[in-house]
Amino acid sequence: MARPLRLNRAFFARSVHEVAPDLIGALFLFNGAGGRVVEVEAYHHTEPAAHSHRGMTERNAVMFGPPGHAYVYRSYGMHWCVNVVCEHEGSASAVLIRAIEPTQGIAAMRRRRGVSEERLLCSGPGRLCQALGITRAHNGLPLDRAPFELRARPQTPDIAVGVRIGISKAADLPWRYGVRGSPYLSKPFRD
DNA sequence: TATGAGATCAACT
DNA sequence: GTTGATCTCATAC
Repeated sequence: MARPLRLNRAFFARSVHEVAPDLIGALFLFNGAGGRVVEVEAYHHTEPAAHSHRGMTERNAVMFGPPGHAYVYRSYGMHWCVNVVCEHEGSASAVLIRAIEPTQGIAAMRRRRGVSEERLLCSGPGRLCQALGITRAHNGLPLDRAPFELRARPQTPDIAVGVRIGISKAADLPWRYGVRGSPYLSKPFRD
C-alpha cells in the first residue's frame, strides 16, 4: 500500500458535492498538528446559507479565488472557522471543516485549547481552529504547501450524511458528511 | 440531560 | 439595530 497521496489542486477543483465526502477520513495537518477529518459541510453559492450567496465582500473574497486555498472567517465574533475552496461552478463554493480526530501534535492542541479531553480538542469548527492555531492570518493560503498538509485517506470510512448544523437558511439540505459513529463529531448523525 | 445567556464583530436591513 | 456556518458556563429539570 502506497503512502497516502498529498491532496493537490486537482482534488479541490471539483464540485463541493464531490470534494466534501472525499475529505472524510483525509489527514488534515497545520504546522504538524491535526488528524483525521471526521466531519465537513458543503456550501454552494446557489443556496442562501453560503457566504458567497450574495456576492463577493472583503471577508469572503478568498472563496472567489482559485480552488485549493483556505478560507478563514470569524464566526459569532469569537471563533475562527476554516474552509477549503472548491471549483466555482459559476460562482464561489467551499467545504467547511467541522471536526477532526486528533492524531498528531496533541500536546500543542491541548495547550492552545486549554482542555485536556481529547474528544473536545477538535470537535467543532471553532474548536479545531483554536487547537490547530488557524486564524485570519492564514486566510487565502494554499492547502498543498506548508504550514498546511493534507493527505488522501488510506481507506474509505463509513460515511454518514445529514443536514447542516447551526444554520437557519436552507437548513433542510443534506450537505453534512461525517464518519458514522465517530466520538469526535461536533454532534452525532441521526438516521 | 436540556435550555439560556454572554462574549464580540462583520454583514446586512 | 439584528443576525449569525460557535463555544462555554450557569442554572433548571
